Amino acid sequence: MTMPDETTEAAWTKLMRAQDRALSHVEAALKDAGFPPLAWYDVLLEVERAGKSGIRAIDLQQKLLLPQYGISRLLSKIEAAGYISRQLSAEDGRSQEIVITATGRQLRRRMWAVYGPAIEQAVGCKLTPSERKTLTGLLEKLTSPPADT
Amino acid sequence: MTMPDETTEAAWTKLMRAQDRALSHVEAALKDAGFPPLAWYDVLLEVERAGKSGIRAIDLQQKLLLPQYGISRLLSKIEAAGYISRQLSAEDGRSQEIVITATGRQLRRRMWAVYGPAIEQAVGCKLTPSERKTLTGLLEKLTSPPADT
DNA sequence: TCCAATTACATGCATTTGCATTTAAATAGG
DNA sequence: CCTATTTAAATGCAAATGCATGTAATTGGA
Repeated sequence: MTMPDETTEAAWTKLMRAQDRALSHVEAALKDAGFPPLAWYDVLLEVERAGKSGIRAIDLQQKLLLPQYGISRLLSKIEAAGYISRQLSAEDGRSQEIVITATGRQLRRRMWAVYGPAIEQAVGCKLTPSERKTLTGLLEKLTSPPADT
Repeated sequence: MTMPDETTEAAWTKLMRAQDRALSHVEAALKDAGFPPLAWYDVLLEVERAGKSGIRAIDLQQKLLLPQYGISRLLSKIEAAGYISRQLSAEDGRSQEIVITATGRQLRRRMWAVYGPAIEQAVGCKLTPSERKTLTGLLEKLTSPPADT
């Protein structure tokens, strides 16, 4: 019920602005290079990491913090584009095992060639290594479970 | 062209996650309380600050970092709801002076009673005052003009 | 003064998102 | 074994968003 003081307001505002700037920069870089949105990269990375056995949609959902229908539709598009394949799970008939294709792996690698430098521009070169560590630590604290009510 | 190191990747990732968490928390708090989205608050605050003389749509656009059509439509909705009024500018026939209404002021105040505590929960109580200042300073650096190309 | 370029804002159309619901499979309880 | 509940995923529909373009007013030359 307490109201935020000025330092809290300032941190909140800067957090919103800084993230917006950084994300816009990265999304624009990908788009300019003719690539799909960042969300595709995130999916491809997780699916690639999952390896041959694949990963279930619901596990992706939790890793990527997207709503269920968001993942469902995102996977449809990426599959239609040929970068992943969905195969029914043998163990659970409701699930699907998502696996990356060869062109999917290739796309992820090519996207990284744009994504990586974009992160470097948006975040890396603005801070010293020790500042980056401090920032990461502070942001980590923010991500801790929310105090309820 | 350089690739980000681990500290940069970590800072990038945490920035995306922390902002998403904090924003989701605040938006949910507003929605739960039956209020319109945060963007309405931002508009009302700026318009209220502009006072009797009002503020032009394009100036709002720059303060809020929204696309031109976004502001245009947002203002239409807020006006339809009776919280602002748009009046043609005397000096420039293309512009409009946007002014807050009495109920608009009231709505902003009532929203703050939810928004404020939500910020406090999402940011304030997770960090000490000195941590908040450090965070704000680091985020400020990130917002500096992007290194081109 | 006249016309081209620019500026402020609105909007049609396609895509995306959010929400609620549906389908189908697995699990739990009797 | 049979039904009720839960879980994984898909989807219809309405609202929001992005993009390109349109309209009208202003500015800036020649």
